[in-house]
Amino acid sequence: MSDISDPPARRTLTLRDVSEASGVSEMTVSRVLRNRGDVSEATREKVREAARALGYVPNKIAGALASNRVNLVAVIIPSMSNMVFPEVMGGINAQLEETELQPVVGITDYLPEKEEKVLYEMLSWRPSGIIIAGLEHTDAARAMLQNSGIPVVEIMDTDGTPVDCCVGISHRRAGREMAEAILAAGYRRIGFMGTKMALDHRARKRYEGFVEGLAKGGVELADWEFYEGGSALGKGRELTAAILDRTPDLDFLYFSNDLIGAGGLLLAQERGLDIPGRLGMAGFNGVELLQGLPTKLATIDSCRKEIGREAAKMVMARADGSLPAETVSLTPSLDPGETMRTV
Amino acid sequence: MSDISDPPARRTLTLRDVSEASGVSEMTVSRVLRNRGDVSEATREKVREAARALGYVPNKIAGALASNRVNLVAVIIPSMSNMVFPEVMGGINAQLEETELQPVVGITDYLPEKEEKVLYEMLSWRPSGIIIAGLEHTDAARAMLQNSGIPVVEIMDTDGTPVDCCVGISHRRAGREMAEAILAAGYRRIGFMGTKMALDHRARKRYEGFVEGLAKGGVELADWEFYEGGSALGKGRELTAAILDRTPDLDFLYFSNDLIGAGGLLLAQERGLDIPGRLGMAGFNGVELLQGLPTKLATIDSCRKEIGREAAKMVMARADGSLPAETVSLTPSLDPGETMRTV
DNA sequence: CTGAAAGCGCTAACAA
DNA sequence: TTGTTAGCGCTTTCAG
Repeated sequence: MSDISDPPARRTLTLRDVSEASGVSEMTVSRVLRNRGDVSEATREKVREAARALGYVPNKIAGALASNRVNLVAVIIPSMSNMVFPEVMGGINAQLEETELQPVVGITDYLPEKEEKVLYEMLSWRPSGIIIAGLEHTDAARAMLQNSGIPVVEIMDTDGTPVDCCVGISHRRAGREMAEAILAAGYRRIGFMGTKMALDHRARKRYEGFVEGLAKGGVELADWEFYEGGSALGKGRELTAAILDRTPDLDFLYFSNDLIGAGGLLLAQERGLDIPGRLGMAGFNGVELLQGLPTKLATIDSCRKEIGREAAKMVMARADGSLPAETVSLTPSLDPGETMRTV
Repeated sequence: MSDISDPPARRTLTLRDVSEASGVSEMTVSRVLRNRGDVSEATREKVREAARALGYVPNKIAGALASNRVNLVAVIIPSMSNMVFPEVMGGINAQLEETELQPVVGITDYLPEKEEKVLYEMLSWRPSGIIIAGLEHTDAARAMLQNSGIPVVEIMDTDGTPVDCCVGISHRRAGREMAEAILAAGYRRIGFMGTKMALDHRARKRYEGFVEGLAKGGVELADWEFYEGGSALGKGRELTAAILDRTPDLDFLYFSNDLIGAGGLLLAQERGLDIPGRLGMAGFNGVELLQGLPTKLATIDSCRKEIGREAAKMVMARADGSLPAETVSLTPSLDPGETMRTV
């Protein structure tokens, strides 16, 4: 049985509570708490004191509904365990740091249907902008992006047609350039290792660009090996062991990313192969993590942090109308490391 | 001048638009779109068709305000570039996958004031629960957590007093166990390498537990080396070179994490040291990434994924009142790898 | 099974 | 400088 001295059921506090506690109108309390409009220092102090004493936390849901403003930027990426995307996030965060805007992340696991779902979910919170990885989306997703009426920035990839703005690198070109560099260094029996990439469009484009680059030099892939599941050093070892056993005369191995590349490199060194003389190797991404391995793997930088920063800038610029739709294609540099003969 | 045929200024669509397009009341449209209550299949179809045709995306802001329900779980972690936290996120995601709940991440960069700010920001969206790393928070942050009226789960660490629920491992004990194992294996001249950890409480606790474990065996740290900045292979090399040059008779190196440990291991091997005979080494975390290095580093697993999963479960259970406040301390296992003598 | 009315907590716009 | 009045777009509640 309820006693008269029972504490009232705990509600979360509202502006009204602060208003009553401070003897100031709700509107003015709202002004103080948002630093909007002119309020005398005296009332400011009263209000702040009351809010602090009560432990009032404003309700952004109500605020957003009333003001039609949401200081959230939706960021939709395939994965968080990929080393690449956390760094992109780092760039976005850094750029948004001094802003009102806050990133909110959604993960797609490289699945188009999941991307569509996550996008729908995010849009239903009416964010101020969207940063989304890749240029390939379902028709429904494209339609949502187009109709959202908010800035959309597609990132990572520039090989395709963006909905609105876009910043990234050309993976096709990165593949091609690596092929050209390899041929220029005199390698001819070339093997490729990468993911089964039906849904990883950027990996696919690098692969296509690579094959195309070789073809222009009159060379065909001598062997290849695809894998599924997390990219890691161990995978690289396995794949490399397999491909070298099958095709021992390969003189170059191109890996779809630095991590499996590093695994392959370690294996090749254990086998005592002369690198880069007898066998050259290269990866992709330019991940810093691996600085510190005995030998530095050749790679092409994927400009992750810069992409993040630039994307955040574009969202902001586009939001205040100071930017037309545009595509920014960054130019990654090839670092031959110590695993490619120099020309 | 505005022509009569100008398209109307684009508003985002509302329930009312769908209602008008389908000739069904707003209320019924709402029911259909949320699968609530009984609605005849005929009207269902009409409504869904209209919504799809218009490209209607519900406004969760309004929905949340009206229903006082937000299917968001705030996740507050120190960093995304640490390998550890993406894996925790993976666990949380996996567990929340089949639920209505969606995680929203906030990053603190290990800064207490930033944690406070991020928490405030998150709470203002009235999430259904909070998962937050660590047990150390500012007084204000603790107060907010306590007064939030929603499930709070503190994760990673169990050495301390949680606000509500808690799941993690005892880092102090992990440090102590490693010390005991090292002493049991007969090592005596022991060096430590880790971060300058004023704000990384878990690293500090491991260190303290380690020193304490040695002390119980009558051994003191022979040398130590602290660093700042990202943990990476390169850092591990540098530190290890420095400490070995300064104190060449060390017979064991304990690293604050696997990554710098791996760097140290590579360096020690290059120097031709006999491992684990002449020199033993160990890290912490049990990161999979490194499987594939020539030698497997001794480590203690930090149970990241399981922590994430368990935390998500606890939030849900706590939300429907089916769980009292509790602390779950997982028991990580020590893997001696190939860098510790076996007893 | 369907609809009408009232309000969620806040802020825009105006009035004093 | 401060207060008042209407909603924001949805869901709850209650009445058909």
